[in-house]
Amino acid sequence: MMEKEDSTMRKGPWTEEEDAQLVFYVNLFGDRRWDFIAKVSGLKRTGKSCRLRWVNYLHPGLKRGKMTPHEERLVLQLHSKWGNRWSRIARKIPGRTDNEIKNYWRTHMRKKAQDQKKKSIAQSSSSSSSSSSTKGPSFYDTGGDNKSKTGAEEVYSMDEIWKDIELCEESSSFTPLAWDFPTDDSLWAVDEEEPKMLIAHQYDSFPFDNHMTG
DNA sequence: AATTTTCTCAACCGCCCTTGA
DNA sequence: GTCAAGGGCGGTTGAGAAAAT
Repeated sequence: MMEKEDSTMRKGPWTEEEDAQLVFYVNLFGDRRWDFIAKVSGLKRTGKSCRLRWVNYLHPGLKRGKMTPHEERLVLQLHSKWGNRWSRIARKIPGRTDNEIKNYWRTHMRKKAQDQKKKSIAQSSSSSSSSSSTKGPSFYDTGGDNKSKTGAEEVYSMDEIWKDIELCEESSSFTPLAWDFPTDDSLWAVDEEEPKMLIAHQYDSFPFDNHMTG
């Protein structure tokens, strides 16, 4: 918490040298003691910054490039279960980071919301029974505080998007399950220790409990 | 071809949780 | 039991790239 963040601390994009230096020291000391690594490496970065760089960019298990359709469906499915619990979702998708999934969600769900909005406008213009516009939570968040900034998302409720998605999935033999993935890398290993009671508490009837806990 | 708008994604911020003294 | 430090997470920002006009 009280990291030495004096004026000499660097911010902004990482250089190749910094990356190489960080990789070297993480290989040396492991990817846990970030504050320590930040200090001994000589990088003028905070421990947090080092950790973020490693987790989101330098970790060898990371996949690069576009999400596969399988992964996309997985994100949708898991988000419908867990909401904006990005790190938890990421743990179920090997090689993808919470940041990546978060960004994906923002951009692609915004698009989806806009498409849906267009659809609903087209429909409501023919039959004046508008239903969703101007109410409901932000497209971006199924549960948290609604802090949407852009305009488009303010007019289409997330609930309705999900209804649509569910309809699509029902009609298209949808079977991607996170636990089908091999969890090859420790970073992406399923958090089996995930407190079952907590899940049960948060989601009264969690349908995948058997799978989740072995 | 130039300008404007939109999209993408790396990185930061602030809060909360965990851990250890 | 308390407190401080470190780590983790979700939300947000901003620069550069791509697309549209």
